[in-house]
Amino acid sequence: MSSILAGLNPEQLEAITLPHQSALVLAGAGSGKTRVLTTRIAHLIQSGQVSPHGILAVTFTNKASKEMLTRISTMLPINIRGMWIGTFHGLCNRMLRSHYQEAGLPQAFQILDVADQLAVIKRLQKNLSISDKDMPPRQVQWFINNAKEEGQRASNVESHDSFTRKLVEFYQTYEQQCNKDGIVDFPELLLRCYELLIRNEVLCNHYRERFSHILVDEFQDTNRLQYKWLRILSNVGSSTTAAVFVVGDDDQSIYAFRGANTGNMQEFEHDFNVSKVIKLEQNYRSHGNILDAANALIQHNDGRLGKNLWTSEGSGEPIRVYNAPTDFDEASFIVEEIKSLRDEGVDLSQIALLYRSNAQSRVLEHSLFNAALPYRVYGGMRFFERLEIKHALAYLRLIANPDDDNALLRIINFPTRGIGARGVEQLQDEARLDGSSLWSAALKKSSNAPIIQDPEKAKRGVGGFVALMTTMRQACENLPLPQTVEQMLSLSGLLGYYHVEREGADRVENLNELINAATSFVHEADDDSLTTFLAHASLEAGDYQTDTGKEALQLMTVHSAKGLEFHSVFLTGLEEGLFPHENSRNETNGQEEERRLMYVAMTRACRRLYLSFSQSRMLHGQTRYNVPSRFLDEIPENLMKWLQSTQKIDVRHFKSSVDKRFKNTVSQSLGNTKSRISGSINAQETQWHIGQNVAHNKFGSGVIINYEGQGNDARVQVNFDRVGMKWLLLEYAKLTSA
DNA sequence: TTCCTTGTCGCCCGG
DNA sequence: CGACAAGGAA
Repeated sequence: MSSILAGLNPEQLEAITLPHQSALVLAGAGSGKTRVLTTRIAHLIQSGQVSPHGILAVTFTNKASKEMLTRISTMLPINIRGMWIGTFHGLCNRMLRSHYQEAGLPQAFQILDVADQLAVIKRLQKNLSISDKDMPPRQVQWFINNAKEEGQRASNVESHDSFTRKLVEFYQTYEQQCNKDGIVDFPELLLRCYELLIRNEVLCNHYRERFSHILVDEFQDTNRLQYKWLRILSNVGSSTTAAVFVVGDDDQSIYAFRGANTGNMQEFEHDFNVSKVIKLEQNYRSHGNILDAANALIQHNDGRLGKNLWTSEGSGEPIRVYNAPTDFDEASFIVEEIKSLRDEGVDLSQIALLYRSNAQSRVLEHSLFNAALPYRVYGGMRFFERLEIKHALAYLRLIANPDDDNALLRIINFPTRGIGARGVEQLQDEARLDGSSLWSAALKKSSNAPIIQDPEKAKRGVGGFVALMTTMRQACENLPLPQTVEQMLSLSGLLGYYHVEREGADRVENLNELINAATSFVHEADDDSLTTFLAHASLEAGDYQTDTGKEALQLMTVHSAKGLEFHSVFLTGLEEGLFPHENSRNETNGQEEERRLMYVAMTRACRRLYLSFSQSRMLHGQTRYNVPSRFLDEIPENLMKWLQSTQKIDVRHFKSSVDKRFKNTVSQSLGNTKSRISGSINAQETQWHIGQNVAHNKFGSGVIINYEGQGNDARVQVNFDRVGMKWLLLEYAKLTSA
């Protein structure tokens, strides 16, 4: 009678109704994994085995946890707000906020995203006079994060060579700096939380008693630290251990680069005394040919837990393969196919263009744009990572906590108010001397300064900055969050700055979108404080794209496609060096990880799958010639249908021996004048255009490479053979066509 | 101090 | 190719 259990297959049903014990569910792609997880939670609550209070469910992405919450709330009429469902990072943040004192953190501790973290590292290196040649900041970041994800503090890291010793030493210093500033990077959220549970037995027992059921999604993606966190929290081995229900697929493990360890699955079976592994192998997503191809591919991997997807549907269409001469041609081919799919009645939003790396999207976007096909690009630059948003957030952070040095450094001279590198340095010296924050130093400096009468001058310099922040804090006091954001945007001058800035319209739009983000945050969260909003901004880099839900093609990397499905999938750039990625050659089991990535990509398709590769491709600013991906050889020939190009060859795509200088400037001009198609200037009844050879009676001959302005103000940039670049006013320069 | 040009270096994935 | 830092000119 229980309606939530209707229509499940025997394996799904078994997993959902399993009694209070730890279990491992091997769930293949499209086998109803999320349904099993959410239905189990609903079933546990509905049958009275546990209250919503006693459940802890962990996912990897915000998207997945949102999905889980929505599905549960449609099954059960309960308040889902109090439930502990979220990402590892989100849940650890929640715990650390509740017990910040025990964790040794300030109440309003800030979370650093990757870019913030890199900035802190760079700043620290500068202070310590460490050259970024000796110690590349990115490598340092990688080192620190890796150590943390293994659960290691600086004192735990073994170092056998002098370079590692230097890294460890820096790790230590970095830690001290973070503690001093009250900031926490992503892996620190987990490590801090883990250490809190280890050290504080009372607290740990409190949570152990509370959570009798722990459920984990995408378990194959857990790293060592996450595994240890789960083990502590579940109190495995004791008489009161929680039932830990993990769902995963070793074939879809694609996050080894960030410490994911499939070994956790085998270890879990052992450590948690798993008596039975349930396999979900029936696929409800794809037609047979697609599954057969994916199965054939993944069989080339060793050490799999073993699983074979099958479907009760027919074999469907063959897999379409296309061999393109150039990346440009590959894109045009895709455009043509999309048009005919659209004519067949397939929704554009049901078509995905997948690629290995974000850089590949540009060529595709270009073709789609020219064909007037609407598309949406996922990933890449996220909302909260945008420069203008970062600036706005820095103002907010400084409102929340005046002593946030990192926030202060970001915006003390943005928009510019006459505080240069020199002035900042003075403040830093002052702060170091007093052992105070930069804000205190600024306050001290401005209070000693003479009072300036001129109101315009008073807005400048350190004094102006102090006055600004003081006004802003006063204005925002007791104001609801969205209004605080609004006040900050106008008072800070950010809106004004981008308003007059050329190409600033998008940024103004984004800044206004931040008010919307704050508004919806206030509606959704039960704690609507500024601090919580800031944490939210760091943890959820944000799919705050304005045109969500619009009928548009979906462009994304294979990684971000995990968990999704589409009617038709175009898997592009199947070339050696790109997919498998060349970096994977040097990584242990790199090729197997790439193959799993390929497997994930293929199994996104429900009905139609296109595989394409190109003989040449623009990469790193130069044309590269690649051979087809080895993965194509691993798919049985009888499942594939090789397509021929039906297009006329477009002369523009011929490689010509055009001067490189000229080619560069053409794309440059396109980039600078988005709305304009051609780059020509009409001045004094003479047509000048980019790329034109000209002569000047003093500078000699050259080529027009850029222009700006109109009428009397029209200027051209000319690259002269003898004297190089010059900007010239057309009215006076007396150029002649050569 | 600020803006603009030039040069260098990286270019894969998420919270 | 594009982001970003460094360096030079106003």
